[in-house]
Amino acid sequence: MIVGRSFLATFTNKIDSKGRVSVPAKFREILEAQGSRALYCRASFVAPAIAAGGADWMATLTQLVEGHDPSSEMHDDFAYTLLGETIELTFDPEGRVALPDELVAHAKLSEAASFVGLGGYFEIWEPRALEIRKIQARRAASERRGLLRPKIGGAA
Amino acid sequence: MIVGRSFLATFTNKIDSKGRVSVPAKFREILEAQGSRALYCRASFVAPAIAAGGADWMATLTQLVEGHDPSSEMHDDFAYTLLGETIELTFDPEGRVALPDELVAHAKLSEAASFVGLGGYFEIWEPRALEIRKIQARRAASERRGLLRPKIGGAA
DNA sequence: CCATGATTTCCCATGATATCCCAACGTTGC
DNA sequence: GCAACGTTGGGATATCATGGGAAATCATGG
Repeated sequence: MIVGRSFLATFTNKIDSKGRVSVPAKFREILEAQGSRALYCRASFVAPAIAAGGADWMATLTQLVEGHDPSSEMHDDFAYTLLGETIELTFDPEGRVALPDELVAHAKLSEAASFVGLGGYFEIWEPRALEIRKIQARRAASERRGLLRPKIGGAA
Repeated sequence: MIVGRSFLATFTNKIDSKGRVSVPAKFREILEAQGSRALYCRASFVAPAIAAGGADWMATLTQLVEGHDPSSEMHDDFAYTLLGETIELTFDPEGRVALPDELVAHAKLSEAASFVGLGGYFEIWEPRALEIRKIQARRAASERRGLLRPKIGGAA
């Protein structure tokens, strides 16, 4: 369950020649509210995107690891994946972060990056790839609009 | 639950002709925050790797030993293994340590070493061996993606 | 107790990288 | 139009990883 404010909407910013991007101010606000001076990032398992979040999100990752018996195989698998492959990025005074090459490659980023809020975390996409993904998601969601109607006002 | 900052991400550094490696600055920061001027190391039980940590990690090892009745066999077994086979390495002014031959042999290190953060401690691997282990870990974690999906971004 | 060789520790130099700082510009709202 | 804010750009600065020589330390045998 998401407690504080959640990451919403999509923002697109440029990536400069040094590999820096401004994290949207709206997102930075939420991160600061979590008391995290840093941004935690990892390659998405399923999408050509970077999953990112603040201290709260990192805490859930940590809990997933610690929720298993330390001597179990599953604990180690989660640890190598969720801890060993998640990096901590720090902000410059202007609110930018420098994305490491591996993550840039995974998300196929070049000139710009789109930040899409997904509640407790957000993702960083190549803008065009995100557009395509959104169109697909919209269509799929609309086919299931019956699931939304009873709960969401004016749905579908 | 981990209290202070935890070891995250993976860094790969060279081993020079004198057997020295730079411990990643991010990791050294955490060690210093623990007030440990030294690095504690031991051969991993399950992997061809070196397990390492700071004062906090060493404290947990010590507690494992002291948690048993001093007259019990278990106490001695733990003591010989956890205390008797853990060594204390000191940093040179540039933040490097010299890995002893036994540990180098155990982890089959040669030109470079990868430091993978695992929360309260980290491991030192032969870079290629770690890559293989990570791929396996990712696959295993992904098969249990049901555990991840609701919480992590782009999970599984 | 000293001499010796081997090892370790320190110190400095060097690129490469990352970080900071300052400035400019477009938007938005007053 | 002006002020505040967020984004963008680029030069200056600091930090980090790395390599190698010099000095100090240690273990050993005489």
